[in-house]
Amino acid sequence: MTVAEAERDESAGDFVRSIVRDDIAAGRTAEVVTRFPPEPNGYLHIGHAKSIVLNFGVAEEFGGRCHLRFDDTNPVKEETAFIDSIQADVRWLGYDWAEHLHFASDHFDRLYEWAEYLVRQGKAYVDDSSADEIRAMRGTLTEPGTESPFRDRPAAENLDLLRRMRAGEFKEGARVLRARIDMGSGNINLRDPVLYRILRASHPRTGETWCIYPTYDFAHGQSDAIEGVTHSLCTLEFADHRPLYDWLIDNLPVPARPRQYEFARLNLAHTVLSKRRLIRLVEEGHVAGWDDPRMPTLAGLRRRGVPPAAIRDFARRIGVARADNLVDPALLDHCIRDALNDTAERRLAVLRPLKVVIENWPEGRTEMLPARNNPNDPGAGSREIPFGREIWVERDDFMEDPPRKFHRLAPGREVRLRYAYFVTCVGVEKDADGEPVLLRCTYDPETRGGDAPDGRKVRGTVHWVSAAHPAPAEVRLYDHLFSVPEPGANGDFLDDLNPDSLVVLNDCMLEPSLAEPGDAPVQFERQGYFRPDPASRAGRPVFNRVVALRDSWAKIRAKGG
RNA sequence: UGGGGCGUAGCCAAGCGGUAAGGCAACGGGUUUUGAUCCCGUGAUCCCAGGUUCGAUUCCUGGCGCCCCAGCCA
Repeated sequence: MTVAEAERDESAGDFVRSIVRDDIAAGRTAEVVTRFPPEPNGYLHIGHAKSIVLNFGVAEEFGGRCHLRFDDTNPVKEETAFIDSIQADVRWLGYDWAEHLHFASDHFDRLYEWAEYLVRQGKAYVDDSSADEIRAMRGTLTEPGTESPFRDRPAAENLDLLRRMRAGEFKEGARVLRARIDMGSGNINLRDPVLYRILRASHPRTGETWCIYPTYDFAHGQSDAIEGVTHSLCTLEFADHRPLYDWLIDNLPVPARPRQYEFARLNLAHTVLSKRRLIRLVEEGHVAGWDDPRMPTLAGLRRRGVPPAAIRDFARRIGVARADNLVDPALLDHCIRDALNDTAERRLAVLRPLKVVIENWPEGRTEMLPARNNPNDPGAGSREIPFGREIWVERDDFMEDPPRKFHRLAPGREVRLRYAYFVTCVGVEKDADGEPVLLRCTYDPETRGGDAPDGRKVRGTVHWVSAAHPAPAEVRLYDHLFSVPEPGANGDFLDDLNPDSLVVLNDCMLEPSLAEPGDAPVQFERQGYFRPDPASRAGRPVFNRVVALRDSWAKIRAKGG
């Protein structure tokens, strides 16, 4: 964590932190212990990042610890591959759980003992009803449920049945263990919730050891208690489960008294974060995979080139509260630019090339011109880039008949070529469609490096690449995956896919230093931050646009300026 | 005539009875060999209506609106 990040944390004052602070002040908590509890059945996304940053952040700020605990209670959905990818993602985000890697399945023995305990106390019973029958007896949101005919089974019979469930005597779905709470409760979670079910599935960690598995409700709070978690932070949809969480803690001989607190999950405009929808995007081929740079997954963000520090910063800036929210992705973009502005080296790259011939430049002559790697950071040093008679400039930097506020190339206008010379456009050649294909310019030899000795100013500076030193590349430009803020608000979310979320440019020209790029994101001056994609091949780099630079000219143009 | 949660500027979000922080966005302006960065400036009476109080975004009452819950998912 950087100093700036630490300072921000120092002043952070969300409701979770104020609860923790109060608990410490009142002596209720000696050491703060939190946990990030993913189910290993999918990839982590930026919504999980909010939870990770919160849990690890709170622990760090208060000198406690944060566990990584997998809630692996449903072997039919969970896979080892996700256990690995999730750990990699959390590490990449910048967090370390030290020796506290836990699994709910580590606690299966103890959980089972506690199930028997509840049975002996008359607080749980084995129900022979089918799933359909249980559903029917649960009642509705407005009507109370009805008690199961098996609800008053003697404890001894329940115990025998539970043991036989565990021993594998019954087929899947034949019986369940239920808590004996209150079928008339307005809170459906208290209408005798299922604690254990029979699942004939091989578990990624325990293999064939078990054929009964605890539900989330029975596993989560008890795992918290076993691990000494003090503050169990989860999202709002679990608020209804808190009475059950507390009931179990109250009725079991657990070694500690964890407390659950809920906060609002992150919603990001112009994207989707639900597991179900993300799966559809991947499986139906709307994106190239879980790590498609347009995906809000950590894998996707990583591949796009988003620095983990930017995600941490974003997670802190959105805050933690209990109100539903829909965060503007412009905030994430800002955090990314903010992180990259300080660190990314600058380079010149032409995305949509337009050839320029400098008519008064001698044929065959090449000059090496110094260029700063980061004008905002003198320590970043400089490099030399070749300049010659033929160069490429950006197609958008030329207009034959420009509006007054256009500060770039146009017939008769003089501009500065970044780090090179002033040039004046003296002619245009166009193709049959009237599209410019070549600009004829003259340069002023007195302006080497970009300053005129006579003090004259030019309004615009444009980037360029020497045509005699080509480093061709493919560049992929990304935009929001969905064209509307709330995909699916009016029908199928797939109807809202943005058809222009990916634009592939095949004829880009990079300055020679980019022919074999490193791994770090760089800024293509005046355009944005870009990072090499794993699809790069020798002699043919592929760059992903991480985020575009702010573009006030685009705004002026959009307003008809 | 179920239970739970939430409503402060376009978007997040502080505020905990004393007269509305901050960030993003937007819009002005300055600096600038990136129309970038950086720097300055501009916006709310707090869902509504009553009430308590010298004073309410903060307390009370009543409305209105939005979200979550009827998996042997998490």
